[in-house]
Amino acid sequence: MSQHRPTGPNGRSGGVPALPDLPEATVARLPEYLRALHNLAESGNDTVSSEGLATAAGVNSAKLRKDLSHLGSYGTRGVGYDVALLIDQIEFTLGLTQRRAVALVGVGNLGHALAGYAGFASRGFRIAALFDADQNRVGEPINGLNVRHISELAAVAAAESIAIGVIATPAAAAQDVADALVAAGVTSILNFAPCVLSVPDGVDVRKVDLAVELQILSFHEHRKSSLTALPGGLASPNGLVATGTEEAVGT
Amino acid sequence: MSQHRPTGPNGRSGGVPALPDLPEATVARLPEYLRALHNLAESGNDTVSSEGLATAAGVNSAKLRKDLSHLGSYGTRGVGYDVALLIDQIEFTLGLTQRRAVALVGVGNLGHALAGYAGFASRGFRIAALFDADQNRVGEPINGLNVRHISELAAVAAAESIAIGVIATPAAAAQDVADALVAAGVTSILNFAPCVLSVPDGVDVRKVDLAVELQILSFHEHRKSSLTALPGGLASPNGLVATGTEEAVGT
DNA sequence: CGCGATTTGTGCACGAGTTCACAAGCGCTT
DNA sequence: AAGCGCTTGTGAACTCGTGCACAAATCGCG
Repeated sequence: MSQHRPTGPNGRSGGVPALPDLPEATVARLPEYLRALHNLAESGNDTVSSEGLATAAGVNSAKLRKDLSHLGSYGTRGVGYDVALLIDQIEFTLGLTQRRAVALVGVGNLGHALAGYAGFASRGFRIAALFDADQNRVGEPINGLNVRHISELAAVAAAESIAIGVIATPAAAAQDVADALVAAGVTSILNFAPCVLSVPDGVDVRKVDLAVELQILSFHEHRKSSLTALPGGLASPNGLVATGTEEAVGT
Repeated sequence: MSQHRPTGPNGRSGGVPALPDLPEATVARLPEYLRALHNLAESGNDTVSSEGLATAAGVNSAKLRKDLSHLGSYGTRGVGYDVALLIDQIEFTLGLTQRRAVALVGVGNLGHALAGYAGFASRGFRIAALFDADQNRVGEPINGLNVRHISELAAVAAAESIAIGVIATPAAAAQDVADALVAAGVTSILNFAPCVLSVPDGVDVRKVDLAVELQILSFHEHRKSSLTALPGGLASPNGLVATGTEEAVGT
């Protein structure tokens, strides 16, 4: 997904351990902790134990403690973590102290929804510009922004200091869009198109494929329903045999 | 994310290892292989080498071969894999031989887009029903389906043999919806709401949080910008491919 | 009919990530 | 001020996933 630097020439450690090469798995969980912490703060909690935060975030408490320890944690033994302090810590680590500008390319079905998704705004991001290749859509106002033509990408990206791009186009157009984004100075891409992007080193790509998620669930469904019929032993000759209409789930 | 059975009472191994307990990481990649294979098939390829398929899917060829070997692969040494056969194999493994019915709950901003997302239909799923708690939306036609009130969920799920549910509601409502889905016999849930769901054993939950993806990218952005004044040059270990206009990275 | 080119399947070593279990540290109580 | 209960931080074992490297197998060709 994202290529990261192999050797971490550890950044100078001053008073605060600035960027101590977090494990990728930890990074992926930090946003979840952050969300849980915001909830706790709103509920009036000043401190929280690792156990409490762990359940709120849906993880194991040992894992949480190790994760937090990686960023030079500020917990107090016998007490727990200061919620407000931890929020600041994590937001700093994730680079959310500044509100980051995002360019969204492709305002079709999905892109339209993303443009209006409140979750981005409330969690540190600002959709700074919308782009599409379809001239018919250019000018269309969405959520207070006018759709621009993709040819304007470079100019707008520079003007707005956009470093993150979101691709919500059909797969066929995605690679071209990615190239354009990179050329415009974007160094992080969130790709919703079902295809593999190739980008230069130094550019991070994360992919979200909605159908893939369902397919993974389908696998588990398939396994579950096959297990119910296991004792009898289904003799599947060559593996290609269709499973008929066994569903057998909830009745 | 998804709780799976700890002990795999391995199905009797007859001609084909029916469900030989695939590693979760492998399962997560199979859909990607499948997509790549469909592309290849459309391009008129009859066979493909592990190397070719691996690049098309954006992974390492050794990893791909190991993944395929787990499902009792049908490759031919010296030649490669038969594309059509492999498609059948993977679709069978993922349980996609039947078109699975999906219930979508929450037709707000995001849910509306998901309801119209063509990617679901084209990749093995059928959105069988739309639900919302807002009476004002009930009856609204979306993409050929009428929105129903959530109270009808159990009845419809039973009638349509729905085993997979998608939650696209605000976080505050998500747990209640999850409970309702489980009560209606749903055993797999795809959750777009930014919150942790608790479900009984045997129910699989996968979560997609769009803001989290951006926050992870933000972390890398943050790190990159802090590293600009770094001493050493950056070596690329394996790297994916570097195509198109490389530029704008380090500058 | 045998040989070489090619590609799969996999044993093995390595690295990343997870979990356990416990010592160290903190505050509250007495 | 000392003890006690609670919680963090972390060393160490372990599991899981990855990547290399090579033997086994197949096809095409001479």
